[in-house]
Amino acid sequence: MDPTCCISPPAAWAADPEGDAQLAALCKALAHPHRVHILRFLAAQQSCFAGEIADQLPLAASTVSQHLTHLKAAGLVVGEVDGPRRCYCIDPGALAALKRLVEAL
Amino acid sequence: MDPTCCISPPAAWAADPEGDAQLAALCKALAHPHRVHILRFLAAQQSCFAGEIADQLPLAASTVSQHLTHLKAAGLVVGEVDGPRRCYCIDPGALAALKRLVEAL
DNA sequence: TTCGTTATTCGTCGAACGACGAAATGAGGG
DNA sequence: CCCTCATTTCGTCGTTCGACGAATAACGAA
Repeated sequence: MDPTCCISPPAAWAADPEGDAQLAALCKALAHPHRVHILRFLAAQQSCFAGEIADQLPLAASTVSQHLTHLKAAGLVVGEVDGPRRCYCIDPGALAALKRLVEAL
Repeated sequence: MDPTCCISPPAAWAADPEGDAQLAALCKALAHPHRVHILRFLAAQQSCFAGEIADQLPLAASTVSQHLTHLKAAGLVVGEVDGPRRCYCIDPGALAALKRLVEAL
């Protein structure tokens, strides 16, 4: 009996290593619950001092800073200096790119 | 000057550790370019013997098997035995859950 | 200038990842 | 029954992750 999943003919298929890497990089940035928490917190609160983010999580401030570094490296969040504080917010373009890539799966 | 991203008042916000973990687990499964490649290949070709997948990638068969194990653990892919081979395919429900969670960001 | 507040960077640790080859498993065919 | 093919499991190696505390900037106020 044919396995139910093995029905279709071999479709023409183009590999896209670049797109794979792009989506993988974005997903990697969200591959940790604390970073998902941070992103969703930033989505709810446009205001976003690093300290407020750290208060949301049972983590040392340095650890939160590292998570923010990952999210920044992926382009999902951007930070700007505001006096002695750093203010973080979501980069809507990167988030839209993520949504587009996931939707295209 | 106020940073452009720090405008809104503190909105009421409910943390969702469970949702965070769920999305993080799905993203972790896609946090590697080879696994994204595999998922997109499976999306194009419903038919999906492990050997065909391995042929797509410059990796040892054992390494591909491990990646498939990750994808299976996340629920994104299911496999069934077909004689001496294994036939893999996407779990549409898990993929839809991923899309829903990402869209909700 | 000096001090207090705020965040990041550095150094370290154990755990997990990603890769490989070798060995084990399992279903069919002679 | 044994043999072969397809795949997984095991053991190993080096790298990266996630966490912490301590040390280091950067800025505003006194």
